[in-house]
Amino acid sequence: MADKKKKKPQKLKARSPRGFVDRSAADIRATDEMIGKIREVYERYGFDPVETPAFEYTDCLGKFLPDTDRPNAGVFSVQDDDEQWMSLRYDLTAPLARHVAENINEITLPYRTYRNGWVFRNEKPGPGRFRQFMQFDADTVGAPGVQADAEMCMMMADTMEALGIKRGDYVIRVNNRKVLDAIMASVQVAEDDGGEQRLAVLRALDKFDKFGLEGVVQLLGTKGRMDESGDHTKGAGLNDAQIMRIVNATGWNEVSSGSNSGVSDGLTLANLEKALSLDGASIEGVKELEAIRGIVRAAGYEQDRIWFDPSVVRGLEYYTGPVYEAELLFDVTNEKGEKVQFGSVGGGGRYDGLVKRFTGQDVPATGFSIGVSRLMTALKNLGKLGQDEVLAPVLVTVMDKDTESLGAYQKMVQDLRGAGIRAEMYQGNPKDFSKQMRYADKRGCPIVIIQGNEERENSKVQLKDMIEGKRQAAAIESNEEYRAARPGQFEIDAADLVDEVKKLLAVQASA
RNA sequence: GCGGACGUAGCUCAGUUGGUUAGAGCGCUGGAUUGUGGCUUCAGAGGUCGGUGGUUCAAAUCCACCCGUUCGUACCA
Repeated sequence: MADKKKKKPQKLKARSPRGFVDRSAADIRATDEMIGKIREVYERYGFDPVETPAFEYTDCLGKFLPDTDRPNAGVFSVQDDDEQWMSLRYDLTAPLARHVAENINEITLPYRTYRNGWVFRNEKPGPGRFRQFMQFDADTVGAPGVQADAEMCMMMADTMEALGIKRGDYVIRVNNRKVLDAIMASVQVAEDDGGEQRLAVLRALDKFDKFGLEGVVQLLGTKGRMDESGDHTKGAGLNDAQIMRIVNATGWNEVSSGSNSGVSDGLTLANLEKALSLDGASIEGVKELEAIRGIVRAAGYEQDRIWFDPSVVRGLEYYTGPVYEAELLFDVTNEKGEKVQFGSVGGGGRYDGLVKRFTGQDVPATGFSIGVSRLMTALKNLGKLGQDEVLAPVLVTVMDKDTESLGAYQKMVQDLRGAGIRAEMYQGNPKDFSKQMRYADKRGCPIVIIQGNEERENSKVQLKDMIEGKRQAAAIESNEEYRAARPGQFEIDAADLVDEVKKLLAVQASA
């Protein structure tokens, strides 16, 4: 190894933490555009914004009390001066419950509210999955009836369409935790194992979309399922009779039944009701779903938009009633052109116990969350975003560097800005003029303004149409000729600058 | 977490059975061009070969572990 290399000072490596990403101008504009459209829908439904901070005391967030061994499992946690544990929020629902409980005396129920913000999860990131991402939530707090859940489903559907996702390209799938509980009661899932079998069954049912009936049956049974890398997932340990009953209740034994099939979801519900009645299980959950179905159908939302599907599970933690999720039905491809299984881009449900933890009194609530970052990835690949790209500014170049000239350039820029035109003066080292042109080219500036002393003496400026210039330049071969030709450039009276720029921008826009 | 693949310049990649000073294209900087993007041409900068340890006379190349990326799976409030 050469001495030269050894002596070289070690440079600090610039890197961002795993799962955290910088956002480009295009991403920020696309996100803003989406947020605006979502907000419009929520406002129209009569929801008001509220904001809570990124940090909460850990015990207020729920189950993730950091134990001393792994204080950061799942959530990012830090200890405050007074040794209290604080965590970055991992969703917007738990903080809302805290906000409502803390202000329960001032808040008029039912409280209809929305908010968007960054949430954080300390887990393995993947493509389209980050450790910091944005959610946009809407909730109705203090609403016990299923009509509130029905409204949430309709609002989700409206939001999808407001974002430019066509009817038929998405579906809101609806289920009820009470239905799942009844199914499990009817097959007598073990209750003395700390809920382990119950959770395993729920997880298995949730996989219907991914692995189909065969995979779910494997996961419900004792053998479990082997994936293509040879990894084995333990089964829930149900016997064949139990599995048969579940399959009967969900209707999955019928050909082309279940999610995304052509069968009527009304039949799915009727089948569920019949099967659960026969087994002597509660049909309260099915009745609720039937009520929701009646409401949304009456409001004109058919099953191409809102669909009842017993394989929807959602979170295992706090949902108590109806649950729903928004799913994209079209193929999404990534940058490499590969198909990506996109699945759910948002979801929610009824959480009647979340506020009660603080207040002791029943405060039933329902709400949903849209994964903005995730949905944006899909929309971007679909070409539904960033189509009206922001036009780069008009560039006023710097020929002369004396204060008087600089003032004159700045005046031009301000005149353009005053007329609502994006404009800037070249702020790099103005020594090399061709560098200014290269800058304008790379930025995509539509027009360049040039005024040297020749023009100034005659109260003129040069206007250069960068788009037309590029077109004309293609025919020129020698550099001398190219420079002499000054393609796309013409002289105007300095007094007409704003009008001429406006005129040229209009011409470019219509081309 | 488990299993597989991958990691060489800013980017895309080449680098033979282990063998001298690790290369190309694009991009970047500067010149040809003291008032014009593109083309052309000349020159230049840029590398802990992901990291650490090992085998060897010799490692980008072989081995082990770690880190990162990625695919599947698990978990997902």
